[in-house]
Amino acid sequence: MPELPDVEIYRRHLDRHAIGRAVVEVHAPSPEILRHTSPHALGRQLHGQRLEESGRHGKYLFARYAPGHWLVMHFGMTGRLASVQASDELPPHTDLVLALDDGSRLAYVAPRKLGMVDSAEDPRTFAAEQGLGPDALALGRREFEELAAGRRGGVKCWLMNQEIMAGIGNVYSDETLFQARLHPKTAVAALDSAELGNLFSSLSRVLTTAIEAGADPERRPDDFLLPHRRRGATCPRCGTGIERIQACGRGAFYCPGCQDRRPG
DNA sequence: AGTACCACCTGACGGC
DNA sequence: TGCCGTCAGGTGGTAC
Repeated sequence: MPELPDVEIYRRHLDRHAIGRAVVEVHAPSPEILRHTSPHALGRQLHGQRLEESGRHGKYLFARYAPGHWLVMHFGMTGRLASVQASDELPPHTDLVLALDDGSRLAYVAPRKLGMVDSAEDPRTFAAEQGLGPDALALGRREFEELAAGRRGGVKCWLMNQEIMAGIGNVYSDETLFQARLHPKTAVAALDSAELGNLFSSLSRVLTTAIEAGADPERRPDDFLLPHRRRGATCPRCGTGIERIQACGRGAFYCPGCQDRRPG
């Protein structure tokens, strides 16, 4: 689930439940998720430090615990963040726990262990080293159009390419293309300025709507593709059956009735 | 440059 | 009910 809107919700969770609190204990039962560090080293670095500020770039979440020192979290396909009271049990598959000075514990939970925890000097440097493009939510229309210049491939692949813009995954690329009424394999180069503007406003609306709904699957508007993003469902706009194709190596859902633009 | 495929790891779901 | 194959919201490496 963790694409940009989900990670933004985790960031707000961090702000509400952990920022301003000091770390009193670190427990890393799954060392394999730690990149460039060990449970011991991470514990030594974080112990006694106050979490001071949160940040997000694309699908990466950051927490500053000292000047020039940020904890970095990526959630892979199934990771999430949870807060539990000292008296409560940790969720299954908890891979990293920060015990805080108010008695709560912040749990990084990644059942498939496809995520990772890292450290960085600051989010901007990390994003640059990682080769990430600008955050998809921070883009302006002009910059969005510039990112499309000279691109050869399909629009779904383009939206999901983290080096071009960061934060969009399989689900929200499908949603954006549904809102913009574009077939997933439409060539980026075939879009004129007005169509790119329409795609940009669809993207912005999809991301902000998802965040306002708490990235909660239960609270998605019914005119979104998301509640209907499965085999056998029908389009909320025109009633045509939703289809699934392979695009950019992923299963892409779309409505053949109203997403009619083709490659070329 | 762009896309497909596999690997990583575990859980959920549909068919039999 | 139980077993088994298939698929899954991410990234990185390889191959074409």
